[in-house]
Amino acid sequence: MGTVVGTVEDRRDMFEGSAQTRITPFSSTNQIGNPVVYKLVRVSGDGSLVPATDEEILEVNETDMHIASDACQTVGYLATDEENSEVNETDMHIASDACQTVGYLPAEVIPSRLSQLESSEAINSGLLQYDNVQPYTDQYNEEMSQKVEQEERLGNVHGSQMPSTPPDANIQCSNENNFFEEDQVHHEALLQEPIPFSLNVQDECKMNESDKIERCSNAATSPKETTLSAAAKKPDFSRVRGEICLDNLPIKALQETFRATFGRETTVKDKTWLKRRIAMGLINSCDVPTTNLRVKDNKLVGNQEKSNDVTNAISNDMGGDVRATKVKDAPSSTDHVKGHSNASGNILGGNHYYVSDDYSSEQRAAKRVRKPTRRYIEELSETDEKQQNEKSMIPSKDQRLSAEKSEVRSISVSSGKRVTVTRMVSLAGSEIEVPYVSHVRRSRPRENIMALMGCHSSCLEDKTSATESNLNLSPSQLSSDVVNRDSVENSASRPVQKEFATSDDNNEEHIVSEVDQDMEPEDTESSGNSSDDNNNIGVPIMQGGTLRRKHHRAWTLSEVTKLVEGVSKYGAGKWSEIKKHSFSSYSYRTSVDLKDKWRNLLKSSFAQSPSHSTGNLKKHGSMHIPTQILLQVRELAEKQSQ
DNA sequence: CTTAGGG
DNA sequence: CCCTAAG
Repeated sequence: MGTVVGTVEDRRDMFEGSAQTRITPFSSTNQIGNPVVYKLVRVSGDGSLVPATDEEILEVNETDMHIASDACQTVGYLATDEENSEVNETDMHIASDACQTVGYLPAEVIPSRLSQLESSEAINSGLLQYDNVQPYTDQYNEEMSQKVEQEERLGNVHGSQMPSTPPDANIQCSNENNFFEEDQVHHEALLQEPIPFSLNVQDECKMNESDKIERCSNAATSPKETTLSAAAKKPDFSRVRGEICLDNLPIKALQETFRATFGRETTVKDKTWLKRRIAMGLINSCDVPTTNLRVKDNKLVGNQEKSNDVTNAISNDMGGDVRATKVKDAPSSTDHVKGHSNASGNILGGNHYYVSDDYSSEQRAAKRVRKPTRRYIEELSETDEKQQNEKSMIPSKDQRLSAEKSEVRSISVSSGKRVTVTRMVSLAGSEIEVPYVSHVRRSRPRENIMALMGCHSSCLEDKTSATESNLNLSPSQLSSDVVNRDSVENSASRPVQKEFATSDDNNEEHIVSEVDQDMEPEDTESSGNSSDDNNNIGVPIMQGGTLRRKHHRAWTLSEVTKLVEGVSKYGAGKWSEIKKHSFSSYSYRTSVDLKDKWRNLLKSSFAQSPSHSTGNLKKHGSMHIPTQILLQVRELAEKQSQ
């Protein structure tokens, strides 16, 4: 999990509640260069701050923090005495724009019994943000003012939350990149981003701390830096002040400021937007190193949706302790960590900025968002994976039966990294290392991969499959099956298969010698009574480096017959049923295969019948399906359709 | 995991 | 056949 680092400011005086967990901004001036870091602590009954336990942190990580604030330096949270809340997922909604002050809802406000709904209502009503916070705001503000002044003297103009963070830190903050990439797009939306809550907060702050404001505005004599510092000093009014101060600046100056702040040029000419950006830039700091992740998230909408909800401060799940923490990206990030990182990134990094983006609303509009294809995701991760060594991303779940797929996936990822993936194959007690690829999909790698792998891999692969087939297939079974089949079915299908097999063998011999021997029996037999779905018939073979064929297993007449039979019995669409009953012996035919075959049968049957029942003579290779069967198929089809 | 469809 | 999206 992320490392939680930071110092805790002594603000115990601010809290009068019972045990609480809160996040304190990291404000040590010693650790320059560190982005804002929060430490999770609990305020115990006596007011002392107790470092959060791992357990608590974990809980926090599972918590959804929602920050609706515009320049949210404020962390709102609820705390109750109920440590062991049944609610694992807590949504924290932070609607305050103001102060580094941590808004909180005293335990008293939320009876432990209070339902989530009620809690959220309470929050929505603003209890959380104001009524409770106010009592100590004055005190706090004074404190802050002093602090700010100190900091100012020290020359720490920048970090509001992180006085210790040098300008550079801000500039390098990854959010920023993301922000700007979409500047144009979001521009308008941002302008229209009136966040009710924030506004309220601002007003509130103004009213309550007018004296402070005055101070600030006074301080903000110099256009740029001063303004910034003012904003930085007081998270509370950062935005307000920022706007006020920046208001006087011409667009050009704003742009310059922007550049100075972010180290990036901007063409935006919108004052408001610029001001916001600048303010944000100064206020927000995050170390979400993975740009791609964020992009991904945006695409995935998931986060945005959340953010959106937050913005509207709609539903708040409050239960027991709410804890939040910022997680720094750990190098070895798993999916989990990744997710959390993102979450924190959103929170602290300013993803909430998108909150009211109209841009994303379009995507959200559709109830069912069109999710990016896996391939797309993979591509993304491949592109950016540079930062992460995640390869353990594949859930254990995938690892077993759907091994094919998971393997494929991992391959693609790893291939992007140019990492050679191998796996151990046990062979007669000893283990041999073979390219990971070899077992992909019915012992067949993807076409492109094959191409990349070249002859060598193919050899290995073949070897592997041969090995497996050896282990799995028993000659006796095969032969018996063959006999059975021959008697039952027409001779037509057989020749075709044999043909393929033979040619394959011949070609293969040039490439690999030992494989053939192993395969030989199977080719001859090729009937699928094998317990495994590795059938050599379908084994891809490289011919001059080109993929000649996919694992293809021609449908025999008997199979077709069984299929038709099965359909008539169980009905089309009950492929799994049919497979279970009629194809129990053909392990290589999956329900999908059946479905596909049926589809083809329908196609051919309807295509053919109108004209002639004569020729099932399709162009070549394809099996000649007896007219009778086709008729049967048609009947069934019609029957089914009704 | 199973289906339905597109490729 | 393969690959995916949806249930």
